[in-house]
Amino acid sequence: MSEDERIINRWFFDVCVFKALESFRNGDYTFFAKITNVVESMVALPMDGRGDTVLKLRCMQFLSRVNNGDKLDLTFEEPKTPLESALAVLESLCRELDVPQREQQRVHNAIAEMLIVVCIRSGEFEKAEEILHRHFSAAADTAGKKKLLASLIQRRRSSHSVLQLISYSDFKQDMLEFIERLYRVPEPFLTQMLKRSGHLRPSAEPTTSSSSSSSRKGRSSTQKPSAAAAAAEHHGGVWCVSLQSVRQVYGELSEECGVSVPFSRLLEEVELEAQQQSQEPPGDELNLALSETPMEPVESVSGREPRVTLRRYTGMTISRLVTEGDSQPSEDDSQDNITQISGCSPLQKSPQRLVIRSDPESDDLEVQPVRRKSTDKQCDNRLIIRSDPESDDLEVQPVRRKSTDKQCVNRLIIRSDPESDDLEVKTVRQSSTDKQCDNSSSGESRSTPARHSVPPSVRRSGKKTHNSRRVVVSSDEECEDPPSDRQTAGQEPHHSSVNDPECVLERAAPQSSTPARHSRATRSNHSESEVHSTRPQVRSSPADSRSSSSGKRRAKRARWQDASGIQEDWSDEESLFSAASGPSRKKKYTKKLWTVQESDWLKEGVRRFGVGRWEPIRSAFPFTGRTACNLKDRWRTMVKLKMV
DNA sequence: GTAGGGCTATAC
DNA sequence: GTATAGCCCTAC
Repeated sequence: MSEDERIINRWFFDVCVFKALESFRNGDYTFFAKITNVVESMVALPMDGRGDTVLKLRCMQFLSRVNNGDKLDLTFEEPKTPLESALAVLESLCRELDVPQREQQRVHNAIAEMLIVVCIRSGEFEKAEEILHRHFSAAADTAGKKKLLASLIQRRRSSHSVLQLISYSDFKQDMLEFIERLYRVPEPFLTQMLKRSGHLRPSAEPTTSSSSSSSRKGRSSTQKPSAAAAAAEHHGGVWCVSLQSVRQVYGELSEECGVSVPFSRLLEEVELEAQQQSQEPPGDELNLALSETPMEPVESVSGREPRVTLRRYTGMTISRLVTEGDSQPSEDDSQDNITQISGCSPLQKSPQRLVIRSDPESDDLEVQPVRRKSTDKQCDNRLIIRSDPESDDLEVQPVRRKSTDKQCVNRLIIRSDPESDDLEVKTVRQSSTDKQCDNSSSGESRSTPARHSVPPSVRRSGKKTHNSRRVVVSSDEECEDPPSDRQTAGQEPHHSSVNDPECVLERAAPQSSTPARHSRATRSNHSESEVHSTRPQVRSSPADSRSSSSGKRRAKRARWQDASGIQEDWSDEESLFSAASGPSRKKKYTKKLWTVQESDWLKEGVRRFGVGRWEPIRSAFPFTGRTACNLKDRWRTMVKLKMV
């Protein structure tokens, strides 16, 4: 595997995490959701090892759940609500970090309280009561609050002056402060590099995440560099830096940051790859991309992929991958030569690549982690570093694109403007139609069985009717497309979302760091479907569909036990029955289906550590609720299914 | 911590 | 009833 690739991936990863936290801090939750998608999509990429990578992911998981915690119909981990998932992640954080017991309890109570409030506001009184009893501390300082909430629940009052005083935004910021007290994410290398170059200047004309890239010329540079830069980044502003400056500062910082690869080497490889590309037929690359896509059932299960394909991906060697999507002209890349560094795990459902492209006429560079599916509806997630042909600038663009009549493009651009030599950081979202993204397409589900969904792909749980789920794309940019795609477990999904680098549906249901959203309006009429984002997928939720009250109670109990991590004291007949059953083998358990992303992590982990090294693998990836034994079992299943 | 067999829950 | 993914238990 290319060392350069790992390093570059980590750079982008660090930048994205940093920007995500910054956007959360600034209250730009839409941008946070977008960049969270990008971060999640990068997890499967080979990355230069840094001890805090998993920790950063854990923080992102926590905040992502908190960010969506007021949406009861979203789930990150079936059947938990986002805040229940947040409680689970909180436990993981507390295990991994030395969190004072008192702080743990405070945050736990804050989450539980907010969950109760959200339930009450939504009229979910039963759930609110359950949470109140199970999670709300009986400490003296919260006794009054508990009594009040209990009263509201009892009287079925979803509105009260006290409830209005509770701000979810404040809660989000409180949770962010908690995270930042635990772990202060250091300024990323790329940002340092830009600052040290002396060219990091903020734009005075912040653009919104949905603004067009055409605004690049309209920005001004009157703001103060530091503060303005933060604002600009946050709102999609723009930074600019010249390639020469980056080279200079790269040299300065590479040693300090432990980067052994000279800048010139990157450029040399780009040129070399560009030359090789011109000598190799693009068809080979396309074949590679398709053949290694387990989303295609026949190919994924057959194990007949050309060996060269596996070797190229597993070895993470530099290769030029020219796919349909790449060959399709776009405003960004239609005229560029493209050099791509393969960055996806061999068995990833859809190609994920890091692309470095160079324009012979402009000395441009683009680096694109790209996840793409080769269907007529494509979703791309890209991080691009490019030098503009006309300006010799650098751009960093997380881009999600769907090359259909409904295109969605999200970009984070760091560029240097040829005319101003400024630094720009901006997010751009483009849609060829009014609809930002089409997440559902029934036709695709069959043609592309397993697709990577994106982190923010959301699953909306049908907790009331339990009959159907519509998978929508992103938490903040949900597409309200009709639930045309219906899926049952075992069927392939098909979804794409604006934010999702990729939409993957896995037959097994999954748990996602990004929520899955099910449309309440339609769920009663459709079969369950699920998208998989960085952890998305399709799954049926057995517990939800059960109608017996005892079954529901069992499911609920399991849910709360999962959320709290503790054994609940059940006082009803259920608990008595369970107690009578004896301490032997647990009779009931909740099956937690594996997401595409989790499977990808597992594959990547086995590739890195080898089969049997389940504990190191578990530690190396942000698995939640998975034991080493679970990983072992899952691997056994995957081998059985010839998925590996 | 890991491997392997058996059990359970679920879909069909 | 059968098949099977995922979980549990036990031995090492």
